[in-house]
Amino acid sequence: MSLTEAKQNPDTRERILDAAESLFVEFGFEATSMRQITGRAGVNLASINYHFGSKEALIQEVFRRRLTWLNRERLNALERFEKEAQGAPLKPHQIVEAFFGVSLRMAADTEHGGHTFMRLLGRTYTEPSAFVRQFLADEYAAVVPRFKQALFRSLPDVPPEEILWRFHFMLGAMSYAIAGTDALQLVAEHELDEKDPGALARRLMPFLLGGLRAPLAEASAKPREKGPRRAI
Amino acid sequence: MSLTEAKQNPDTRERILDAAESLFVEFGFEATSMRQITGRAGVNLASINYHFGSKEALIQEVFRRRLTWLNRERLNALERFEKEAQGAPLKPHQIVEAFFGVSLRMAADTEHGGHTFMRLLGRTYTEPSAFVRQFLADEYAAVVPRFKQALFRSLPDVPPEEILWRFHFMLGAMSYAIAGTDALQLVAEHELDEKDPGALARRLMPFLLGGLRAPLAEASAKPREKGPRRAI
DNA sequence: GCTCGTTTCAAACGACCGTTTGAATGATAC
DNA sequence: GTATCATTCAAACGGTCGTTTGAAACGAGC
Repeated sequence: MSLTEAKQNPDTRERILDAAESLFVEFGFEATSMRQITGRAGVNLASINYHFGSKEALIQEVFRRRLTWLNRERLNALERFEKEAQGAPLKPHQIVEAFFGVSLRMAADTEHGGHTFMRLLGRTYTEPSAFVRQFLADEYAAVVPRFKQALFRSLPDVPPEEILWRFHFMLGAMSYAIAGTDALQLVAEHELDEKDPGALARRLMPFLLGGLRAPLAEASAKPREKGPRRAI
Repeated sequence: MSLTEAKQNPDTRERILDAAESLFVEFGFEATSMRQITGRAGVNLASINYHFGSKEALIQEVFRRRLTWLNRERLNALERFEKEAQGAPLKPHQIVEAFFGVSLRMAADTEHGGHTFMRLLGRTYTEPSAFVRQFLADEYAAVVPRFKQALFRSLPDVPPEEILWRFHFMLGAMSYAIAGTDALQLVAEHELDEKDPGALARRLMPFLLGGLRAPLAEASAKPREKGPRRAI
């Protein structure tokens, strides 16, 4: 030991996961090599395969370690509202708050990597890789049906199919809002207040609710001019 | 020649572009190898470097060939509305129609690869790779300011900053709606009408407009219960 | 001290990557 | 025919990938 005092190991696993998470956001799964990860983590190349088994397993663990908590938190929030409502249908804004509010609060946490992870998660919804998609589907299996049911009860006059589409649209808007800071630069050169982490939530939630509760399109052709009146 | 009658070459370049486009959607840029591309295109491995120079240049050409047309079409639609309005501010739904309607019509075209391309484009907004992002920024440089100005004029009571955010949200919702058929399966097991290519536009446009024209959040904390009333 | 199970290490493995090369092929003009 | 040009081809290039290996270093129990 003598000279190298840095050799005590806080937790190799955690350091690998943190390094991988940030590199995946930066370069994507495929473009990030195991040598980059171990390099940033300051550990030996072989330790990834030793601790996780393979790169693929590492990717899954990067997600699992945060996603399990995130989804439980979402369910907790929903159940809290449901207990409050005593059997009555929830308000749409409560359901949106339970699902997206939790995500946005995690995305606002820049201290413990929550922001990094949410960027990664948002990008991953469109990830081509089959095993990542399968993994996400499994992780969401317990959450999505609960929120679907809550939305169906909350909006009894909207066809369930329409609700699913709009849930999908909301997911997209949020994912991009978090993941696509790069795409945002495309729209606004430099004028936005990205500093405040809570700003995103304050801006996104009204948008999501406005979209979710928008009037339905006529069944026939595309809506002609003189659409339904709206404030603002 | 004799036996191999298939050797006549319609257009090697186009076949490479088509093969690359579909493979990029399927596996992503990094995970798609040049051997896969030339294999699907039925051409020699070296022909990519011969015709395009490099893999990177091929990726850019895949985008340029469709994106240039798409953005010109968006501008044309906007200018058509502006001519109609004779100097008056456009209606929000006209601006949304000009920008997103064109995209959605392209996405509805499954015959000539428009659908494939729009899936690819949507995914690429969150693409980490630096050169792809730079390329997109250049391609959109002529379009985005025009639509920003139109929106500012159309919604004079909404702070410009807020409009930019909502434009970004709309972009996200559309991109996911097109790119993330996979993510949609996550929400709806099998119940959606994915067959009809026009269905997406009919469902998405009201959502976008609802979000764009949603009431602003209070300036202070997060909106408390009893949010602004809304139909449906 | 020694032993045993866990973790780290440097080095190498075969496979695949994007790219380059130089010869073969095709079409066109003379 | 020959010469000229663009295109295609099979083969190879150096480099990087994820993974494996076997030895070294470590810590805990005795």
